[in-house]
Amino acid sequence: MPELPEVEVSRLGLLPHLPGQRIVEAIFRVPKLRHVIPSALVSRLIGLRVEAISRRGKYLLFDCESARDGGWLILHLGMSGSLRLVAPGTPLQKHDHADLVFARTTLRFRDPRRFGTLLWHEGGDIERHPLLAVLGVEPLSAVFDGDWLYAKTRRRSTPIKPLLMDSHLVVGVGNIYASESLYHAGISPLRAANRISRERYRILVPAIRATLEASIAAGGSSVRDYVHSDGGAGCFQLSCAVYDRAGEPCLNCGNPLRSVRQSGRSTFYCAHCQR
DNA sequence: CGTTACCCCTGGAGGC
DNA sequence: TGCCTCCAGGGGTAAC
Repeated sequence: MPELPEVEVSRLGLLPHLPGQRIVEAIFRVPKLRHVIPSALVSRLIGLRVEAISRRGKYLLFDCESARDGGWLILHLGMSGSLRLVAPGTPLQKHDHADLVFARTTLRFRDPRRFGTLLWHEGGDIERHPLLAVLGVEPLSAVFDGDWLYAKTRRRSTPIKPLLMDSHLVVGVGNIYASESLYHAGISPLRAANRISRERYRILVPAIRATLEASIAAGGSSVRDYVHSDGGAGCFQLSCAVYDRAGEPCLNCGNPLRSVRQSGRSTFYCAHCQR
C-alpha cells in the first residue's frame, strides 16, 4: 500500500500525461470510498482542465480549472489504492471504482479495500481543506530536521515508531518506512520519543529522508505510463532490511529480526542493532 | 493534552 | 474443497 514514495511516484507518472488535459467525463461506480462521493462531482468536473498535480502527505491534489472558476480534486490511495492510465475502452477489472476520462487517456482508480478517498474542494486555498489543514510537515522539506523533531518530541512518551506514523506531526511515513528508517538509524522502535537524544534525531531524520528518496528513485525508474501504487512487499522491489522479515537474519549482525505490535500495527526491528 | 482501541473494507494466506 | 482466523502499506473518531 502506498506510503509517500508510492504516492509521489504515482504523481510523477501522471505529470507527463495529464496537466493541460481537459476532463471529458467522470465516472464513479461506488457511492462512497472512505468518504461519500458527492453526486454533483460528476458534472462539476466535466470541462475542467487539470492544470497541475501536487502532493501533500499521501494526498494527491489535482488543480482543476476552467476559464471562470475551479477547485481541487483530492485523492487518497488508502491501503490498497492504485492509479493507472488506460486507453479508452479498456475493460474494467474488479474494484475499478472511478475513471477520469480525457481525450487521449483515462485515469483509472482501483481500490479493493475502499479506504481511499475522492473529494472535491471548491475554489483555491487547498491547504485550508480540513483534511489537509491538520497535517504535519513534509518529511522531504527543509524544516524537517533533527533539531525540529527533537523539539517536537520533548513531551511525547509514546514509542518513536508509532509517533513517526502520526500525520499530525510528519506526513507520509507509513508502517514500512517507519520500521526501515529506525533500523537504518539504529534506534529501537520501542524507545520513548522523549528518551532519544538530539544527536540521535540528527541521525534519524536524514535516515528517514534517505529511505524515502531511495524508494522514490527506485519507483521512478521502474514506472512509465503505468502508474504504480499497488504492490506486494512495498519498498518498490528494493528488498526491505527489516519489514516483513521477522525471524530472518539481520543484514548487519545476523541475529534473527523481531516483530512486535505497536498501536495495532506490526513493527520489525533488530534488538541487537537498534537501541 | 497525549495515548490507545476500534472501525471502515476486501482479499490472501494458512490451519483444520 | 470449505470454513475459520488472522493479517494487510491508512487514518479518523471516540474513549480513557
